[in-house]
Amino acid sequence: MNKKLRKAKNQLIKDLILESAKEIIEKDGFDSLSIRKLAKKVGYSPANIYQYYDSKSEIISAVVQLGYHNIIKSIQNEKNDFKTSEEEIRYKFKKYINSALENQHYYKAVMLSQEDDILAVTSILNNEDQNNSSAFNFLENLIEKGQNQGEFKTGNPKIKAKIIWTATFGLIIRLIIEGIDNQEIQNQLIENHFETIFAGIRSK
Amino acid sequence: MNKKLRKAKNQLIKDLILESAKEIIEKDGFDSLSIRKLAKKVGYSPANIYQYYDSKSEIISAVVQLGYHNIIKSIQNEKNDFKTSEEEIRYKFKKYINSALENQHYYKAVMLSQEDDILAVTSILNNEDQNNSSAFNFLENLIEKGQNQGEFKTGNPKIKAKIIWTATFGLIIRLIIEGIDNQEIQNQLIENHFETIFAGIRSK
Amino acid sequence: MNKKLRKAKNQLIKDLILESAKEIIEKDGFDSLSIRKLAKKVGYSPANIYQYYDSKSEIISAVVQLGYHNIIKSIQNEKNDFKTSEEEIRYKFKKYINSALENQHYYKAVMLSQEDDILAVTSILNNEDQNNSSAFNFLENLIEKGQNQGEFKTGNPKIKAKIIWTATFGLIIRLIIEGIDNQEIQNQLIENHFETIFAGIRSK
Amino acid sequence: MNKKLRKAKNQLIKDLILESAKEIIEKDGFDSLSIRKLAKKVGYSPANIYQYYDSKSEIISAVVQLGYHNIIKSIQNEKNDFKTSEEEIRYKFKKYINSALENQHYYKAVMLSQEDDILAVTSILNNEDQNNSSAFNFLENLIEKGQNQGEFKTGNPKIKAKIIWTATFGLIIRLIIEGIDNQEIQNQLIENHFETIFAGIRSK
DNA sequence: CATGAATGAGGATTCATTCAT
DNA sequence: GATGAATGAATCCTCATTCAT
Repeated sequence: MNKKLRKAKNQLIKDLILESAKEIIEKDGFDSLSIRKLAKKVGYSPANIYQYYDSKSEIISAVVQLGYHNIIKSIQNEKNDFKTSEEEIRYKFKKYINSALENQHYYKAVMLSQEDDILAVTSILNNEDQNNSSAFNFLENLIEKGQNQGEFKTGNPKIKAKIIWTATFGLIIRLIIEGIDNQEIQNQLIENHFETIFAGIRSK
Repeated sequence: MNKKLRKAKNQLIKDLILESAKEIIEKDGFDSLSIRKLAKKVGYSPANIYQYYDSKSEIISAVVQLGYHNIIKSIQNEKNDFKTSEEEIRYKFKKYINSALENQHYYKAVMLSQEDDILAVTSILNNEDQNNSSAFNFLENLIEKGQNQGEFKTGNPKIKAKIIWTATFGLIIRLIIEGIDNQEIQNQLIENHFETIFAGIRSK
Repeated sequence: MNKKLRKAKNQLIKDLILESAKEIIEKDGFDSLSIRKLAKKVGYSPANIYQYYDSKSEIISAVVQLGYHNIIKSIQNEKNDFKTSEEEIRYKFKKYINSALENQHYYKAVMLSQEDDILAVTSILNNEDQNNSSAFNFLENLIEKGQNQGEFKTGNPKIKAKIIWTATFGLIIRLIIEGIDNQEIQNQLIENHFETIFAGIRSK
Repeated sequence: MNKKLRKAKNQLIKDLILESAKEIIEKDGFDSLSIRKLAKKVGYSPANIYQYYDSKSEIISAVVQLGYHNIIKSIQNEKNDFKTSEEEIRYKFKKYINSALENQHYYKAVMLSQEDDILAVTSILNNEDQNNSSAFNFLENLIEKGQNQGEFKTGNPKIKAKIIWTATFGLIIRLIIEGIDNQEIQNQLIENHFETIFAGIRSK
């Protein structure tokens, strides 16, 4: 019993560390995360951080995974009835965009990081990395489905998925960087974005 | 007279510092730029750099500002005969993409900067900022021209330009971040990117 | 009874710790011995090591003391029939050298230690200390025997033994320090070493 | 002129750092040398040490080279008239031994170090490293000379030199470790050491 | 103008050790 | 007995910056 309690407390602290790391990243960017700063925020000595995580990169990995999954959830966890693939894609992407905009700094930090650990999760274009990424697969599958049902033009669905992802990523990043927080303007851009894309994909 | 000469020499050295900074950034990435390294490349002592710039961040600002113009030039300086607007847009964008990929770190730094001075130049979505940006205007104008000639569908050309810009920006950034340097793969992606976009814009 | 059992178990663990320490030292060198690593090898927590030894230095002392006996055994335990003293000396020393080379780090640590406890056992030159050291006495006795049988020149056997010991010690330490692990080269050096020494001692 | 002065002062500080490093090594051994400790002793900040030396290993190299050469000088700088090679070898080695004993801790630290930089200078057995080491060559040359003049037995002079070096090294180290500082006893051992060796080398 | 010298702060880790549980 | 948690000190090294010369 005691053991369980200790383990729970341990997990609590691990979470606290992660949360603190996330806050630092959101505030000052990924590069500014240091063990010292992190320890200070948590209220521990730097050395004690290593009681909970083996290395800085392990912390980074964890914080990325945690955060990225939060964003990805917006796509995964939905189970709705959609009449068309386009409808489903639009719906899920809009949720994704909103989720990304709600965690602006974080999204930026994660999606622009070039560290291997992170790229393994965020990669859009690299074929090797995509295996795990259900975020990517969901789109590819929907495109394929749309093609089979005559909704979309034929053509390599993997590549089409990549094009849509990079385009949408570009839109999100610019919304963040340029500080576009007016919802109306955001929506107008998002609508036009998808309208253009789907106009180029629909079968007729 | 002497004063003028002195000023000119001063400016020369300032430019030299900037150019060296740019080279370091392009070679080893943005984070690797240090005053020491910069001074070594310039051939001065680290201390002397401060004779010309007050701080590291001032140098960064300057180098980023300088950088944008270099990249934009790839679009501006061309004056060719094109049969269609699409052809011209594709041609110029491809030059732009190549230029961006050749200056990866640099492009990333410039286009992702959130400093006001730089955003004034790099902004895609903000209406107020776009005045200066001929990079943006060229596209808007070509879309308008294409619409007038029946080549493109009707619709707000400003917004269409924004959509194309953000999408293309997204593709470039991901090519850079994920380190896709295989030319064949690059071309395949770029082709599909424009094919999708133009399929969604063409009148038929 | 219970007390005895407890004590026995305690001693068992103390021995286990020592043995593990020895293995670490032998594998990765003396400097690499850390309480953490030791604890991991033993299967205990670092903190628990302190239940059995007060400090790291106490462990080191113990491990070194233990070590000497292991090495000395290579000379003591042999009981063969030799035709000449030279043959016996050569034979036993070669065993000793091999044993030393097999426990390189260990041998180095023991033989180079300047702690009194250890010097009491390892001393070659100090007359007072030699009483215990059968390792030393065996050589002195054999030299004396060789002299009596006309095999060796006359001369103070104690001093001759010292000379042979220091010379052989020097060879071993340099073999270890310079990392000479090629057996052929080792043998060539060892052969020449003894040939030179015995040429200087033989009666003819 | 000013430049010269500055350079001189710079050299002074470099020397001061080296001297301090040497003192630390002599007092607490090689492993205990740290930049922090060194800086504290010199009276500078740790960072400023790097103004004068690029890395810790550079300091170690320098301090070793400085110290080793001091010891080696005892062999090199002498130019005497000797009747026999044996006489010359004995004479120079005795000077060497005295010099080593005068810098006990230092000699021990240097000669027992296993760092590559240091081994490159102190190696006795490794053929590759010996090139620079005139300390080694002097002996080999004298043995060869003695052989040519019929003074010594024939046989590979390189190997004979190695044997003499390791044996003498062994004697010195044990004199240091066992703290034999009685000059009479030292001399007795040294005399017997060389007597044994040369008896094994002389032609008759 | 230019530079060497100097520093304080910070980077990630590792360590031996203590202590409450 | 045994352990997880915690820490202070230490490791080498890099950095932007200041200042006297």
